[in-house]
Amino acid sequence: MPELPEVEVVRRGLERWVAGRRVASVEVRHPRAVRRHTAGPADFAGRLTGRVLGAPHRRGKYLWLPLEEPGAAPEPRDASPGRARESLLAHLGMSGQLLVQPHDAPDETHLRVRVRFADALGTELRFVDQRTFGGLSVHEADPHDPEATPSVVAHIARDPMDPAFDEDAFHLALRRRRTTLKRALLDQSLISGVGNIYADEALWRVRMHYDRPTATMTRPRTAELVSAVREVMAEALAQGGTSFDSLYVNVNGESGYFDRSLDAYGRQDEPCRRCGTAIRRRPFMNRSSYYCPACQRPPRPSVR
DNA sequence: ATGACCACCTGCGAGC
DNA sequence: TGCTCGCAGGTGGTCA
Repeated sequence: MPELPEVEVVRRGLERWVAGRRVASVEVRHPRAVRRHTAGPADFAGRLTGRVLGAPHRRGKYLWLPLEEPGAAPEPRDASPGRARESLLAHLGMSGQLLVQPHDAPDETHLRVRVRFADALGTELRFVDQRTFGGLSVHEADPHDPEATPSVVAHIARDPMDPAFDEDAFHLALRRRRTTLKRALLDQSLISGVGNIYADEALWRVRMHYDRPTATMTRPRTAELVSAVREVMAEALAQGGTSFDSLYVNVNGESGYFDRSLDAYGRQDEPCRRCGTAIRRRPFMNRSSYYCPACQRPPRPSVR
């Protein structure tokens, strides 16, 4: 369940149902699901076993849970310098799910990793992923970082819901780049958390064409765009995210219903909710862009 | 250094 | 019925 709102729904589920629990055992049922853990599945399981999962954090579409020492107070403020902290990192890819399931729930077809806990709550954490583009891994983090951000997340920009998101820097990056608006929105090193759905939705809201050169953006237009991204994501989050099918669910297996509120994505040939013109679908980077040809005028060819 | 493409997977619906 | 094709909420590595 890929974009920021869907990942945030999962983060909140983990915070409620998983944080503070001690890992009793880890079963890796498909090594590909743990491929980003370069030391291998056995090392992955070994690093988790006996540790307490801390409060989950998220940046863009990545989420992670700091690993606390057995018996240690969560997030100790006097972490001894030099002693690296570790976090369990998760990315859901295109089809990943993190589910909290009763022990006796039948194994899902694409169950990849199972985490059992040393408590009597009767539930376990499962990573289920049909296409295995997502995965889990354990990484070291800066011992002074209270969020224990894994070092491999460093290249991911702050997301627009993050108070530390720097709109000015984002605008300057757009001006500097020789690319187009939607490519930039999907570039997780410029702004994170935006995927194909919310890029199209935000562009529709501000009536901008996906192929507009980023260098033509003015400060007010960038501000408008970022606001639209924030608004569409906040609305989606309030509805539990977007799901067209059972692949995109929260930790309890429930779907969000923002798909009913989509204005552009997936609405090929349906009338634009603003002007009635048929929404168009165009191939774009091996996927699709949906837009209103009347509201979102293509950039003038002379502009470069 | 920056930008564009393609591979990595599995499953589903449409069309023949 | 069953095949092939196109398509799917993402992200790297690689090439120019």
